[in-house]
Amino acid sequence: MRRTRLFLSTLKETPSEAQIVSHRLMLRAGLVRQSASGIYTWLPTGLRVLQKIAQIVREEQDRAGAQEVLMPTIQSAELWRGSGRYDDYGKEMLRITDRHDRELLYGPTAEEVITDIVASEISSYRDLPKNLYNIQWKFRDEVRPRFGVMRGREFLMKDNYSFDLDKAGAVHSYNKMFLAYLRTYARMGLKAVPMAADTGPIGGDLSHEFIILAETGESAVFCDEALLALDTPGDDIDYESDLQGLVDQWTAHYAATDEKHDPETCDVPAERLVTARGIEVGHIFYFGTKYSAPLGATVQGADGQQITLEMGSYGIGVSRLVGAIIEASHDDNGIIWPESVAPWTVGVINLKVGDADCDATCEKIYADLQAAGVEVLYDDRGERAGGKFADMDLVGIPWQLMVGPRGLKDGKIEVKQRAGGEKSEIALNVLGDWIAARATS
RNA sequence: CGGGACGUAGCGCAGUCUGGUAGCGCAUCACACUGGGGGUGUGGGGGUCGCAGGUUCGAAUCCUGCCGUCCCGACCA
Repeated sequence: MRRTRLFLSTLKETPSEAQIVSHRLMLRAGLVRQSASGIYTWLPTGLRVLQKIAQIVREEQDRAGAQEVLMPTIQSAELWRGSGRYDDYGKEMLRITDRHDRELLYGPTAEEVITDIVASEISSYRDLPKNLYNIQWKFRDEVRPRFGVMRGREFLMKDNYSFDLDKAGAVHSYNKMFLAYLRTYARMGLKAVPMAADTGPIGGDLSHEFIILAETGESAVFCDEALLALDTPGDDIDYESDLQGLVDQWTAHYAATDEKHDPETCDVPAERLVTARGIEVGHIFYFGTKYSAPLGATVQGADGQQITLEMGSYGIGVSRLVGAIIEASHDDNGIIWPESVAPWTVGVINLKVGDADCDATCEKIYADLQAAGVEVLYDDRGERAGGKFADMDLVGIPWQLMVGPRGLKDGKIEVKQRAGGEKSEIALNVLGDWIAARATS
């Protein structure tokens, strides 16, 4: 993408409503603009990041055997009356009336919709298990939206739902998601801590929150340092094998948020107890027949009897992750994206627009990077001497190539890595290798 | 939902107390000079001062109501 064509406006000063660092940087780097309280427009750069995060989530869901669907944002009140939640959910649910006075709602979650679909479409035990997910906008009318996209009212969530014949099957489905979540966060450069959790209004008796560590996180987190040293499952993980041992490795260690942490009863030795701050970015539940029973989600078993399905649900706050990653990875100059979610991998900076050598070299590098499939932002604006560098840093481009007359005289350009800020020179005649390395990584 | 604050150009702010028809920095536009880390100079453009009433010869400024936004607490992907 050429900078001159990109819709991007960065801010030198911080809008006064933004209090936390991720919100400030998202506004300053031109990722989002607020439309109403807790509701945001995603601008091109921010949308690229959001979509990259969604894609990682999608790949790990698919790998773990879940299938993608897309459910509506607007749901019928009738469906929610069926589960008894229409009256229970409270003011967080945005209720809508259409022209025929039918009651609708903007979905805060989708247990009812998916259970209704499964109830009507699946009738044999032979069609189970199933795990369906979607990545869809949700709306929860929070009393007090804040922290930008970290606690918006409208947010993008990956939510999925597993359907099994019995509890053992449901726990296996739960374990798949548990491990898939660890992989998902790790791919975004995040350290995630799974933590036993209350099940809240969704109900059930097995639940974990996934908290990622960030200095500016909302809540304090206490855990055994052994937990942080565990290896994330590799991409060769066999999700059909017995996963319980693997999951137990993670759940065996102590982990608690400040509400639950009690120094009196915590049995972790002081020297191993890690105190950090964290942000909740995922939550998984096993809740049995809480929805399948009232909504009639049953199948016929081998013996001819009807079996009520055992269910679980699993959520990842996709839009929240954008803010969470920034909280976990930034410096005074701006965002430091992990390469896996960066809006562009490489930035090309033309230090002297109008200089024939600089222009031609930049155009060639830009074309070569594109041909190699490397996502590149080419700063071809040529305005102030400093502003363009600053934008690359603010927006968090992982690799920055600086092309100027001084270096070209010696056949060199400068390479800067955003994380750490190391600079080095690279000769033009070996730049092809450098590009090839970016293409394969 | 309880407590607090704010709303003046895209962003950050001054002006409000003490009423006289709007200003500063950044951004933006033009030109020139520049170019190796938030350029320099000169000259421009942009605001029914959140909205609606009221008081007054005159309201950004005083009064009333409404709307919006943020912060602290109780609640959450």
